Amino acid sequence: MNVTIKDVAKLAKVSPSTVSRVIANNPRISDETKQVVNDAMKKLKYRPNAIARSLANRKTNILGIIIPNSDENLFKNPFFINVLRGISIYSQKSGYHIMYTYSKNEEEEMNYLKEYIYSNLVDGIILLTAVENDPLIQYLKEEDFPFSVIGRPEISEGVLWVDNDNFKAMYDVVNYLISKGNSEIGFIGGPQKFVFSTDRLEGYKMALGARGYQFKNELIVHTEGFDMNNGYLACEKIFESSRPTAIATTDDLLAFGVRKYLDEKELIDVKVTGFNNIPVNEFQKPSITSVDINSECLGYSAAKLLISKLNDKKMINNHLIVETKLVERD
Amino acid sequence: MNVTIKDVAKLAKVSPSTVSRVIANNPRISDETKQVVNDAMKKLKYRPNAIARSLANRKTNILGIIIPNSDENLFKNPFFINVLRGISIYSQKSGYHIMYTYSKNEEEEMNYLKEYIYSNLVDGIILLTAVENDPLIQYLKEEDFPFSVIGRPEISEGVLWVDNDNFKAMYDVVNYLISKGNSEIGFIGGPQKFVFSTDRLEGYKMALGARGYQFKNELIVHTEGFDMNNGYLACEKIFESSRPTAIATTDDLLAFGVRKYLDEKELIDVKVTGFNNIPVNEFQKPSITSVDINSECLGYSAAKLLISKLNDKKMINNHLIVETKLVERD
DNA sequence: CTGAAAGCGCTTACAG
DNA sequence: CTGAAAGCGCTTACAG
Repeated sequence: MNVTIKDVAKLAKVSPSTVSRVIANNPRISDETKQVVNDAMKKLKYRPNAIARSLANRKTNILGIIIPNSDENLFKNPFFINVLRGISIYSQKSGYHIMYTYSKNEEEEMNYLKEYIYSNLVDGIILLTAVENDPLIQYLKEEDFPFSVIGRPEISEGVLWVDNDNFKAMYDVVNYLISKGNSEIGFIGGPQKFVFSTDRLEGYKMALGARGYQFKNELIVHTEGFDMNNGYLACEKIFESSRPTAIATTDDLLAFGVRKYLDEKELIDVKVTGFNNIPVNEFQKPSITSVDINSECLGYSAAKLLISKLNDKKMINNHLIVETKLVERD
Repeated sequence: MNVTIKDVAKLAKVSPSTVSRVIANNPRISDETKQVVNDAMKKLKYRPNAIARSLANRKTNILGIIIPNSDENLFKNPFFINVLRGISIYSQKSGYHIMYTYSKNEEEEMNYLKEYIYSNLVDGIILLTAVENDPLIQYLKEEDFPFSVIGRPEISEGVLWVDNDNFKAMYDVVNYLISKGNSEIGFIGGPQKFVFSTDRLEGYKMALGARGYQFKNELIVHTEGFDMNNGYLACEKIFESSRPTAIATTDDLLAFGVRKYLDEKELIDVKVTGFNNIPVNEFQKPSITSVDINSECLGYSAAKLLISKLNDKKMINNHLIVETKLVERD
């Protein structure tokens, strides 16, 4: 049997209520009794039962993470592990536990969301992506359940979100490529359902426009996913009709695929850029210029926003923008 | 207010006990009442409160994962995300939720372990690595708290564990390298505190021995971590004194570092092998031969063992061996 | 400053 | 086959 608050009360010769108040550090308890109770707790190695507390408090101090439905490949994208780490670091610091759920498809995703909400297991939910017309976001809003999102939602009113400035990040990339003498620049983006895909595409178009170049549809390809093969195929498609001197992609793994294509066809001079700045970029030949999106900070901030809300903290903004950094390489 | 079992009872005109029995699918309840109660639950959109159930049942159906203390780099190793996925898939299938905890150092790691145990939050714990003289394993054994480990523990008696046959896997790698005409083969392993590091080293030595070669200490280096830089430096060290024609590493990221060194020094003919078979291997030049350790299956199996135990299933073995596969490349 | 009592939302042994 | 009651281990409004 585990030791309970009653055992402590007995040993300390006080009531369970008093023990409870000592645990909660209630200021109305005298220092004396605090001492006695604390001693008793130590002696008995007492640890409060989290479940019982949760039931009485009607809050669990648990956050739920919905890992998006997707092919294996998305899940394997290093982005996620970094986000999970960031979430974990802030949450732990604030006394929250984290639960995650991996979904195979959108239906499962929604089911897990509902389970989280209605089982009273979690106090709040963090979504790891925002897609077009996101059904999860809609549902959470309707239910008025606390949540935050990584990725700017289409309709951001009343939702807590954190994101990079994806428009600006891609704008900078393209600007950089132009400054290196490229004007024919291909764009390979992930699935359009992700809001950031569109944002990055806009950045691409605007950067070209600002220098007086018109974007060309045949230089723009959206892939079905984020793995290397997608990048390879997209690149192939572009070169069927065009001869860009540089390709801007929205993901390092896409960039790897592009590189593979370029190497095979010996298109040595074509520059390629990625996004996320995963460590292996540095070890590629040539090494790959990429945008560091600081995924850990995205996770950290998403947890921060959500927990602030749960604790009724005043917030200036309903969102946080995480800085990106263009890491130039070969 | 959320709807509770009482609301359902009222609507169905039965007692809360009966509703509870319907939820638990107790066979003694008549089909009629089952019907009525189920209808009432649907009408009210009733969902049992997981916390209250946990308290009454004295089990939470939550598993806790301790992500090992380590530098960022270990955590970023794709191994972990795959393991997390495997754990998640089996657990969800079996009605378990998953909680994880990220620790910065061994002390924090132990604290989180204790918190998991004593807070009654989780029914069991999964450890993601086994190290020499593992304090977590010892503690869990002493407390007789249910757990499973990924990685064979030094003392495996009475502990549930799952692992690859690391000895055999490395044996096969070295054998393969020998068959390709190499006899001077370097070994770059991760930190020796990991049991698998030692196992793989043994496989290396035995494979050499079986072909009549004596291993040489100057060809063996253990790194401090698993990132590319560690691989680079280890390789440098080996080449200070020797001229191996192949290097067997215990991690793909180490292999990348080795490749970088070899490229810089234009040691073109030296073969390099890795472990884990992460997707980018295929896109390296030359592509990297690696051992697929099936990390997802490791996670899946660890969850399976633990959950079997929690459900008092009879088990034939206290461990599971997950097959590896040597993926030969350039 | 402290205690007795009720309550959080379930489960289950006991009785019928 | 079903219900009333006690219990899981906490918290907290109320009373003193």
